[in-house]
Amino acid sequence: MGRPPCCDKSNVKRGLWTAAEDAKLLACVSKHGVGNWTVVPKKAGLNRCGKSCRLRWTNYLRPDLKHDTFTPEEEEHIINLHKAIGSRWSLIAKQLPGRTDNDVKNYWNTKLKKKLSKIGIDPVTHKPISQILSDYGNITSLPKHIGNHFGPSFNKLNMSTTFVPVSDPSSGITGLAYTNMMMMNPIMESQDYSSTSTLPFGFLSQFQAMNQDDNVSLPPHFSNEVTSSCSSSSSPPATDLLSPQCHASAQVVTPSSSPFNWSEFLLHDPFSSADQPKQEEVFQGLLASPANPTVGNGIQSQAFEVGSSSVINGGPSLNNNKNLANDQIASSSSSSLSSFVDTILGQDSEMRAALFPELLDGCFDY
DNA sequence: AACTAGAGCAACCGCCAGAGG
DNA sequence: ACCTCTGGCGGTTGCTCTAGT
Repeated sequence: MGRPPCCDKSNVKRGLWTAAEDAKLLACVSKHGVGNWTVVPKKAGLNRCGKSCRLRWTNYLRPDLKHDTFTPEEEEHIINLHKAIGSRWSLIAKQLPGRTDNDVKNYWNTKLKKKLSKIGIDPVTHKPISQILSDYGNITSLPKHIGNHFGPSFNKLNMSTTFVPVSDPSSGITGLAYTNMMMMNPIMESQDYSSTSTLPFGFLSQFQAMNQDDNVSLPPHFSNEVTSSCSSSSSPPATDLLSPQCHASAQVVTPSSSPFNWSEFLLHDPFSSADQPKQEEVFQGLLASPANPTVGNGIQSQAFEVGSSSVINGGPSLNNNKNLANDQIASSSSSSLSSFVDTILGQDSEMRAALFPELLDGCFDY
């Protein structure tokens, strides 16, 4: 049979750790090191599960941990990494010396998500909210039968309280703010970078090269899109992601001139399973890429330790890769911006009028 | 001063892949 | 070969603190 269980789970202490327990665990780890956590409680004289000891050590007692607040640089780095790889907290934390995945996760959930929401950026997709609504319109034949077509996930939203017009005095931006986008349809998890700017790891050039090599096809929706004016194939300065200029332009909705069918696009996935070795190759290349100007303060020198399977199989990475390519294409199509923007603004106004007529009196300055 | 709601955070839960017996 | 455990991870819960009324 298998190994014996590490502890009697019904008989171990749970809940907050006391200073005495911390001291015992510290003494034990400093004496024996971190190895087999199942024996740590016994050696330390703790009535705790080994798993609990490991967590306590990893998230709190480790001597290299920082316990102060996150710096603006760290904050920006988290946002960039989340945009690139999604909620892979352990990977993100590895790029932030002294921070744990739990720290980063908590900081994201309590601060950064709200911060992005407040300025009209969807913290899940990093897209402007208006663009998400536009995408929904394309999917669901909005605005004819809004309630019926959003599906069960979207219906969870309390639209009357979730979407509100806001005006951010610090940035001068107005638009729709919302909360709880996590509850929306999972399709939103397919991330789109076409309207935001800061991409770590030098993703863009590599994906551009890949797309040229493989003729990776993208839906016309994306090739028609115009990105924010602060987009760049090289990563902009740290503050750009949240800069007023970025937000103002990010508010520009970018629908295609012809209706785009998300269902068709999702079925036609250039990164289908057959391409997984390619994805792995590319992603590993990206992780090793020295061109990562957004990572400062010595962070970029750290190796990005990532198991290939965990990155490639499922999760947001597939969509990330795909949409990073979209970003590149979109970035290169910024000519005739003004007329396009006019068209966009017209369509966006129509959409809002249909969706939120009560908000028309609010200010929406683009 | 007492109560309430929300924010922040530590810890737990449950799942998964890999490894041990 | 099979079963079970470990270690790691992301998601969630619940406790504590604080600000507002």
